[in-house]
Amino acid sequence: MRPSITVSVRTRFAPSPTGLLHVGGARTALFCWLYARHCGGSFVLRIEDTDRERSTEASVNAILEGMAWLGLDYDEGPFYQTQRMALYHDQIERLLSEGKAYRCYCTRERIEALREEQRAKGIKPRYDGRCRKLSTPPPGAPDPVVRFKNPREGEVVVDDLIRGHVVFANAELDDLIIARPDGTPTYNFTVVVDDLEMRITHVIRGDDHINNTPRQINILHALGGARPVYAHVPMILGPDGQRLSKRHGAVSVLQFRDDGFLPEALLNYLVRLGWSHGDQEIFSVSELVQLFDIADVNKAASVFDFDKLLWLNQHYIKQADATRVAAELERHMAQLGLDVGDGPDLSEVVNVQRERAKTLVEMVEKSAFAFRDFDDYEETAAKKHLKTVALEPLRSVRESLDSVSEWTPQAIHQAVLEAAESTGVKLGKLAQPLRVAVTGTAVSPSIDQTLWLVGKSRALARIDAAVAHIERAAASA
RNA sequence: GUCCCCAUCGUCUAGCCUGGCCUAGGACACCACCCUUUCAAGGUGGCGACACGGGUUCGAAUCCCGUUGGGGACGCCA
Repeated sequence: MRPSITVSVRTRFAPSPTGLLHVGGARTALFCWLYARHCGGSFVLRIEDTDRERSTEASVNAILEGMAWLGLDYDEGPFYQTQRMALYHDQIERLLSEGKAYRCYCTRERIEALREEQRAKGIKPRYDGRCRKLSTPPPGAPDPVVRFKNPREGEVVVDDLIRGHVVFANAELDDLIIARPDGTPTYNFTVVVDDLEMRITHVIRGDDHINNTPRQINILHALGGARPVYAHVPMILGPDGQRLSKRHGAVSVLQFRDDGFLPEALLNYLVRLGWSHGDQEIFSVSELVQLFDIADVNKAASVFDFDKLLWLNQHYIKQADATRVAAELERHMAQLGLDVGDGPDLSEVVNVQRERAKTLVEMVEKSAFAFRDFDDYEETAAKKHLKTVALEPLRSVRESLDSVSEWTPQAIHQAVLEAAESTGVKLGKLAQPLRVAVTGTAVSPSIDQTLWLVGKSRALARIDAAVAHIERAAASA
């Protein structure tokens, strides 16, 4: 008996470094990564930077940083296509010498005019193959491009893991350019050479590439390679049903980080866009690795729902380890100009605020009162709560708070309760003025926790200030 | 225009392959109520969809055809 050879799965993510890592690309990368991990295979990262005009190092870094933040680690790469030029040249020469590709001397002007004409006639713009049978270059011709000799008849059948059975007529295709006049190869060619050379078994990529697939398969055959399995992932759209772009707001993965999202929340959100496992909404990464299968991905495009992402983010903020969230919080503290050393321990802030914030940025904003004094009371809050009736309760609570020796939420709670009792007001009548006094606003965590975060000396000083504020207002009235 | 693809609540989706268990389930959002020292969080309930039209069938969200709508591709970009 022959031992069965198990070919291990190899997937790749192949972004072009012409911009940021946006959520669409990130989801594609996630699917590639998950599938490789699920199958115990390898995940390869390849940077498609053959367009030197538009590729930038900054984009490469943004992609790498984005993937690192999401935890999408790769087993091989990053490989840069610009460093593999010799490989492409060899293959182009080979196709040329085997008569599977040819030099084309048509000018851009002619091609453009041709396209124009075809469009006017209502047919698909395609190269007409004029140089296909040329044996010698026409006199005075410009440097030629190299075109692939695409089959004119027959069809290409793709059994896509997501789309199913898709058929393309070769007659719909044309002889695409695989090398520019300067010899540099183009996308459709480098992809095929690389996927072949890197022994990629599963090409998982965006839906916008489905029409490139038959061309690539034809090139692949010409090169004598074996086909990988294809899976075309549907697009992510904006709320208006149009392809997601900057004008829809945050689309860059790193922007989400800066806006206070946890990577696990983005990951969880992204994976549920087009994929599901029954009614389950919350998935840990290890669960995903176990459950994910590319064949379970939907065919239809989906709309990015920011609200659901917010919900997931809060879910993860609520259940994450406080010290870990605290560490993440630091960067946002700095961003808002708050001094971490000038207030309570950040993990205490997390514990108090995690049910009140959908993002880390929001959490920091809502906790600013614990790190620095505010300039003014919020007008409506002061008008409503800092009135003469509050004077007595505030003085009373100041006194009982002053006598608290151990500044804990429990002790503070007791002190506030006592003050309310001794002045004969309901807790609400005391808590709200106190809240405004201490935070400047009518909204904050429970009053004992709020006071606790503020700290004793600051709290007392702020109550004094509020009392003075009320007295001043009464005197001028 | 040509080719390719898609179509279940506002949104993400389950169900579709292998018709009956679907008077279509879950989640986000929204609304109401409960809890409550504010805001949240939590709890309970509500609103809300098989794009349309034809078939096939005893029976269709599920299979077939068409229509409509949407997306993608048609680069010396990737």
